[in-house]
Amino acid sequence: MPAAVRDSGSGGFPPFAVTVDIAVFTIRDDALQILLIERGEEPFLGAWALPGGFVLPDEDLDRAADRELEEETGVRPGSRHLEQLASYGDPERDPRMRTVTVAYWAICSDLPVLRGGGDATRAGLVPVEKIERGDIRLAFDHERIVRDAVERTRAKLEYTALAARFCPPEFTISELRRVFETVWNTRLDPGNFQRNVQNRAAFNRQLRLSPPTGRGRPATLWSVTDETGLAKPLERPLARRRRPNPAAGPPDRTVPLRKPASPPDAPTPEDDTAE
Amino acid sequence: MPAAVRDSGSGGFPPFAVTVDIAVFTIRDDALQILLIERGEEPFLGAWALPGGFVLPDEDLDRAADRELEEETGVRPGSRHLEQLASYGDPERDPRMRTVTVAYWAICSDLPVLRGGGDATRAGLVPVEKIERGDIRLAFDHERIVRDAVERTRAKLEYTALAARFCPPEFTISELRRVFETVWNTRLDPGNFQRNVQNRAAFNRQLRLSPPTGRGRPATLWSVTDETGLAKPLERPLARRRRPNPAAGPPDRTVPLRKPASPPDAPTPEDDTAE
DNA sequence: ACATTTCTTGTCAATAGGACAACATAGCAA
DNA sequence: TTGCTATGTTGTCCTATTGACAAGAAATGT
Repeated sequence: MPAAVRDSGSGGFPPFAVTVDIAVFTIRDDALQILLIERGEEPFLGAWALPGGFVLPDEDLDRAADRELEEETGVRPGSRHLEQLASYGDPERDPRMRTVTVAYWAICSDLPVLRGGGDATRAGLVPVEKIERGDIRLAFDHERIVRDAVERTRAKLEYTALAARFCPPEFTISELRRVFETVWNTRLDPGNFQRNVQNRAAFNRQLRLSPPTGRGRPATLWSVTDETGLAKPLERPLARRRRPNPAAGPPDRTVPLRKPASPPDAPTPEDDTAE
Repeated sequence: MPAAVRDSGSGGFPPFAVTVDIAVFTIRDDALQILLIERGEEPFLGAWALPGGFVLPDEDLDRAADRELEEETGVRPGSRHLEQLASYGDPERDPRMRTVTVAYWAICSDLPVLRGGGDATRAGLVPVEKIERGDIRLAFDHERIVRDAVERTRAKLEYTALAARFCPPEFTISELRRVFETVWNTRLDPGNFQRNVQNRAAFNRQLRLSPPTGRGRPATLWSVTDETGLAKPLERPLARRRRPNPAAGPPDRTVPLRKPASPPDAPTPEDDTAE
């Protein structure tokens, strides 16, 4: 029976709609945030959803994700990381038709202007913590996708240099450490982290110093050694503590990082927008 | 423009055929081998391809992969590992129509009877080394999928207990070590590997001893602690050498492992079948 | 009995990582 | 100017892990 289906030739196959959905992460206000779009139509009218859309008839999957990310965020391809996550094809995932979505995830160091898709949809950044707590209801199976994407992001920080993608091209070790602390929701020893970064060939010490932040000693600027090999495995992973960390827990920040002011053109969805 | 496409409602989306393709790995004759199907029709008539087929209209992706694997191999779900790998959707990947395939990869400890899809197709095991060398030409973009699946398999051995999926439910540490050596194509120190397995909570020492193999001291049997958590990350990875191993290189085996005789019902494709 | 093979344990040095101290260098306040 | 505080940076100590390798244990074959 399935052999007959498989061999039915160019006609007679079950038609699917294929979409890409992208989980775009950034760090803002000392929190890991994800870009969401407010839906302007049924189903899930008014609910928040991942940016995405149909794959065009002559388009590769990667190119479709690239295009959607460009449309939604306008970030230049050089300053971000985008890779495939997984595909989701539950028959009930879209009540309108049979769809399969190829989910992608991305890291952006900064989201310039959050414009919607051009129509009435709004875009905004949401702390992933709200989604993990269930405070925000997402359309379709997007909560599942977001959870998988967050897990993938946390895992990839361990064995790649992708954490640097959350930072500007030149960054201090403290900024990089705060990326790990924010994404992993933990505390890292500054001295040990310093030693770790210095010992990885993936990171390069620069000569310049960071602009003074107003407090404390200025820091040396660092950059990644191989801009194109950020996603390749490190020679040795940066261990995430699995055993309970005595000094763990969410780091409390009293001082904002660089670029402290959020641009006013980035509306942030509040709790009342969901539900 | 794309917003209009995205919002076109239940009609008017570009129709895709969605398939699943599965890279099934096993170890036979001290080599990592993959299950392939000989195509019985155009395109790529006579070429080897991954087993797979269309996703049915009311079928989840995982279920489709499950069904195809069951049809092609007949292995019971308890003694294998199956998980999604990635999706491939190059517009030119199938000359007949626009397809997206959701690739899966699987580990089977033993493939009982290799039956084809029911029609004239044949099935067989091929050493992945032949594919990596380019000795065997695969249909569609299946060579790329196989390479990605092999890389995923090698990586997952590092930080999960999935290597045990290549073994029977109870195995000796030497058998497990030979799995690593075969998949990674390297040599591991028996003493150090022994210590590593003993120190991981994922593995359990059994009381019985292995049946004597004819040579050497009998070995203690081991099993996995959590049968369902094989794919979960180990508390500490089993490091694969990235630096050049002085004693590395393909291990030369003079003595076959357990179950040395291949069943005669498993035809093995030779070099002349390709090209 | 002895060699051979394989399993298993032990030893030693090198390295990596966590806890933590100490020093360096900035702004700021008295 | 002189602290004081905050942060960056280096160093120290201890422990755990790992690689290289030796040695013992338990089987078979000559």
